[in-house]
Amino acid sequence: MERKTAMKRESFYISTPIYYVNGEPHLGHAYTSIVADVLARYHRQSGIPTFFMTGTDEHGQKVEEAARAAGKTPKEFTDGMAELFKPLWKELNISNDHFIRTTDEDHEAVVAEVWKKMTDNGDIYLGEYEDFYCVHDETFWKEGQLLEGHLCPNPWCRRPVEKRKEKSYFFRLSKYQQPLLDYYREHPDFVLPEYRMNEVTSFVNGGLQDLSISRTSFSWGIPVPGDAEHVIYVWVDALFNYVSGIGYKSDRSRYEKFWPATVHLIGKDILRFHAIYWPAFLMSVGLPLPQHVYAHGFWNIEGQKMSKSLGNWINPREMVQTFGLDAFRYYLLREIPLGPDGDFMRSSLLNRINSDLANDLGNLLSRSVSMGFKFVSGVVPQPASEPDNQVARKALAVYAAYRESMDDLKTNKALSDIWELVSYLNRYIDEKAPWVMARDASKKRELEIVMYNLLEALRLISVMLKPFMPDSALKMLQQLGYENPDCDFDVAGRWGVLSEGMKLQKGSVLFPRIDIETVENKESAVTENKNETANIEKPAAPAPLAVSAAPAEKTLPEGLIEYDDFAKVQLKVGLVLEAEKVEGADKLLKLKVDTGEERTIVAGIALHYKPEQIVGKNIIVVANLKPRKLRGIVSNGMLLAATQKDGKLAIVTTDGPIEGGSRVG
RNA sequence: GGCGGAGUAGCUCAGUUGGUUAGAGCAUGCGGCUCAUAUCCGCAGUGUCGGGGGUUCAAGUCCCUCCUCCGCUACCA
Repeated sequence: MERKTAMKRESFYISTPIYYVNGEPHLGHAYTSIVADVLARYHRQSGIPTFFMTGTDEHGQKVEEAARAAGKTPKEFTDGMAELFKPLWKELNISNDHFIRTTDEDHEAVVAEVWKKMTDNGDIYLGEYEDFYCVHDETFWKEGQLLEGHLCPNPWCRRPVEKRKEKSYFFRLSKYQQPLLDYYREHPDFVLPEYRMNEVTSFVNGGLQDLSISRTSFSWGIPVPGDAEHVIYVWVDALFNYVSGIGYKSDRSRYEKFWPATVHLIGKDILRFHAIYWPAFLMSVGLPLPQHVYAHGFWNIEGQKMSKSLGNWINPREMVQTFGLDAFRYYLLREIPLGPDGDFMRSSLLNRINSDLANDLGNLLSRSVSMGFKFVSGVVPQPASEPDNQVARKALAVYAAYRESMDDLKTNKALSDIWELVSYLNRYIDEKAPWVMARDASKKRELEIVMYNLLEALRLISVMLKPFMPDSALKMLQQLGYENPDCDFDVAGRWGVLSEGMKLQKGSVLFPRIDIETVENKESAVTENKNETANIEKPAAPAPLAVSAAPAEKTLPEGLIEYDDFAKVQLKVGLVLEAEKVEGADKLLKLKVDTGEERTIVAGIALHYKPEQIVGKNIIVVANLKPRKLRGIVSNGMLLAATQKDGKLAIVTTDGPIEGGSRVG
């Protein structure tokens, strides 16, 4: 973000996405909320009116189904789920000013109202959405996806489907293609980081189609005004939380103060909704657009994607119990910049805690306070008469860098700025060797000044750390003798705030060093607790323990796979019965193939084979590949072909005739 | 296939508009201090800055090409 932008901020409104309540909160949710919290706390400390909102997204078919499965009404179900998120945010010290639920009455009223506005502006029209329903699979398919004879394209089903023409309301998204592109050009920092802006622009450049924004297949949602058959598409519903939640209808003065939002913090997976649909909706309703949409990355776990099936789920609550809240918050913000993906590694977490927090910062505080008691009677000594000294200059330079980093939302840079001062102070102590001065009465005054510099610099560090580690920062300030500290930057962002005579306090170790044994003991304690605390509400799969210390037992040389992996691929011989060019596509042939059963395959070989050249040939088909729609036609499998360096292509076939459907492998 | 990004010390990365012996943190080795959470400080390194070619007095930094990885996207499957 440009420095200029940052300087202009008169208010700061930051949002997280509202989290969909079909699952338990995990590391990803916690990360977004913690980042938003840090930024919100920072801006409050800067004296800027701040509003920080998070909440839950509670409508939609999945919730309706999950509720039914749990034997509850949707409302009962979502009430329970919302109560799962709120206490976690408390535990993580999330300082949101409001928690919105899309089932809130005034939210629903806002959505109905904006729907009407979009209708009045001619941006919503009733159209038809032709669907084919497979009763067995309970799935809707589009015409182009079906197999010949209107059969379900699921290879394990292939039953006849029913035609279901559904009426649906559409939003004229196509109309906003150019306005969006214009807006992006005028506001190149609308989407952050920059490379995400490029992605969005190129997507919109590729053309936008009108968006189906109502459903009749389920009822758990906000009804379309004037047409109770339909409920409003969840994303229309969900996105407007950002204005309803600050009082678009219920609290106009708050709304006026904070809208447009400063930044919507989101995960990269929902960028399209926030960077394309959302601004188009707002343009249609005639509301100003948010200043920034910031898409952050995902956390991998020990190099692998986080997934339930891998069992590497990270439960934030367990992290907090094992390592402490502030250490956890610190790690998430320090380890990676806000934007790219990160890797959550146990070893790097322990490393950060032991090196940065325990050895560098914790020990610095500890040795400083201890010297305070030994050498200057446990009170803040008199500062130097001339405040211009190297420590003050260094501290203020770091402070300035920190402010700039934070204003630019570079949280990890801000933390490394702070640590520059931390290690500077450790060096300062070594150079000055206060324990030597203490033996020499003539050095008394010099010793006092060194001690003052140390304590005051530590105070400034605490103030800078407060958005990241609110509890630890306060503990630090307490030990430094600063009772009832004022941390607002206009008061605290200066040199010389600690005053002579303030009484230091001995405190407990701020960040204990962690050794592996301790961690393992704690972890087993957490596991035992879990039986008591878990399953308050929902049928969640038992969450696996923290991060597994032991990676896979055996690792294969790079690039090799197990036989089992290969065996998943089902190869069959296919006899090509018919072939024709796909209309409107240069490279695609549509093949009808006998692989024991008849199936349609779309292959990108039209530049190399004419339809008649391939009919009657045996091909090798990957038979259990997930069906995929190409140019409106569902392809059930893929044929094998070899490509030469220069692009020449030849299909793989059998040596002599063999029955279609024969297994290959 | 198209567009974009990345490939720098064992690991994670920083390197602004091309300009002195290429940096930080962690890990490793040696030395020092004792106020401190066996913590801290100092020193030592190792790098053909992905490969090749080019522009320039001068390139990690610009241009071309190739390789590998990642993101988005598509008439890849």
